[in-house]
Amino acid sequence: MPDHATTTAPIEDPPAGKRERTKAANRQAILDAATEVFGEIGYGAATVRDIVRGTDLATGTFYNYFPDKESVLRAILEDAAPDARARVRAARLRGETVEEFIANGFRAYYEFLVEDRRLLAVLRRNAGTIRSMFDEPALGSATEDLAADIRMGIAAGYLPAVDAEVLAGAMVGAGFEIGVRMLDDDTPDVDAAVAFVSAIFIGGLQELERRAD
Amino acid sequence: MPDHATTTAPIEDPPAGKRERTKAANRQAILDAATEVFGEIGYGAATVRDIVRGTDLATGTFYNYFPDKESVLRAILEDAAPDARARVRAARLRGETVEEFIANGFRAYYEFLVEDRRLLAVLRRNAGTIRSMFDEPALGSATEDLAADIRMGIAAGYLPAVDAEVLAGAMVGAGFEIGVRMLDDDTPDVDAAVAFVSAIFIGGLQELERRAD
DNA sequence: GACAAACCTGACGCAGGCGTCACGTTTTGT
DNA sequence: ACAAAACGTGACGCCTGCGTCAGGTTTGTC
Repeated sequence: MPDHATTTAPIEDPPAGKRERTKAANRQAILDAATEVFGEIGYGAATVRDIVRGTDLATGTFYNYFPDKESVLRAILEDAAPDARARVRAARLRGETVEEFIANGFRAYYEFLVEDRRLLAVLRRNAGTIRSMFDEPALGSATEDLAADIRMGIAAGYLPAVDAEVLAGAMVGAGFEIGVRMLDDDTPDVDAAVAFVSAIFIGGLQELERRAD
Repeated sequence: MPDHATTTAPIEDPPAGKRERTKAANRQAILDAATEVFGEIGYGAATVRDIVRGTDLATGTFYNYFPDKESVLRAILEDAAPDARARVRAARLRGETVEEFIANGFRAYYEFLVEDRRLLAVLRRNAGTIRSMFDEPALGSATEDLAADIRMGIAAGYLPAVDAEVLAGAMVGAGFEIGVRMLDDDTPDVDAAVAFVSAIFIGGLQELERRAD
């Protein structure tokens, strides 16, 4: 036990009291187990006990962190959403043409999904539940953000005057399905997926514009 | 009680014995109640008792018709699928151009959804569960049928040589989201929805073709 | 009209989830 | 080193769902 100096600063990895670290670890353990369970058997069929069994905690401890399983799902999504939203939104706005706007957005979206497949499993399995729970589509309000950006594009004259909600829905719907298929491969090709879905919507928008005349 | 003839044929609506009629009615009552419950609270959270409570039958009777709730969901989908598949498939093959192929398919799809909104609610709420349960996407194998038709189109030279699975996934994904939004309106405009989604994919395919060079 | 088969019924035993709480243990501040 | 606060633990009472089955009721048959 080398006590080589009386420096008051301990040499621990996380610079915090043990209490705080344990709390963070327990919370994360619950979220991890819940992510697994929700992705595997679905939110509706999952029980608080199923989640607890995926940790080494006791039943009672769960309730020190969350009041019920719904708040766990909320926490999972709220933990992930800000980062995902920011990344996708920033990528879109970085585009200077319609092509870039679309391709950048999908690329950021797919890169995010590749990084967190367990979250994708939750979204894939529970999209309907999440939609009805939050009264909005999965993953925060990805669709609403996209709709807002589309409205901006229309106002600026870059995009034809389509129904932004519907176009956003179509893009998220198609994008998600393509993303799922991409990730079913063991070597996901983000570039190919981006190219494909971008071509669809770039061509689709041109066609809509043509027909608007 | 006019007994105006001794014709052996009874003048009943369904030409069958009472036993058979009751059986059919009970089965249908269970399927109706289950459709309601699955659409409302989701398959995972639903219990056999929730379903039974939606009928005027006793618990035990349920088990005379179905062994468990999974088989009820299967029955709901299997009751609807053949009709839906046939209609969509027939509509598509009736098309003589790519435009018609796409538009006809979506129109048949949307008309079907308009006719049975309760089924749409089930699909919308439980798409993820259904996918993982049948190991295929919702509603029979709508996506696989579409993929097969796309492959035919590619072989015949009408369509560019894209990945049929991925294109089918995108069409179903986008089409479903657009359909959901259309049906959220109280006066669903099938024509508008068909025009929109058709324009997207017709333009998208042209763009894919262009890029294939 | 009467018997048998088919069917419906709901109470039953079992299993498991829910949220709580009294107790023991660990951490913190002094 | 000690006391107090904070937290972890798991058994407990309650409730609800599961699938069954013995008994009652309805339907078909002769």
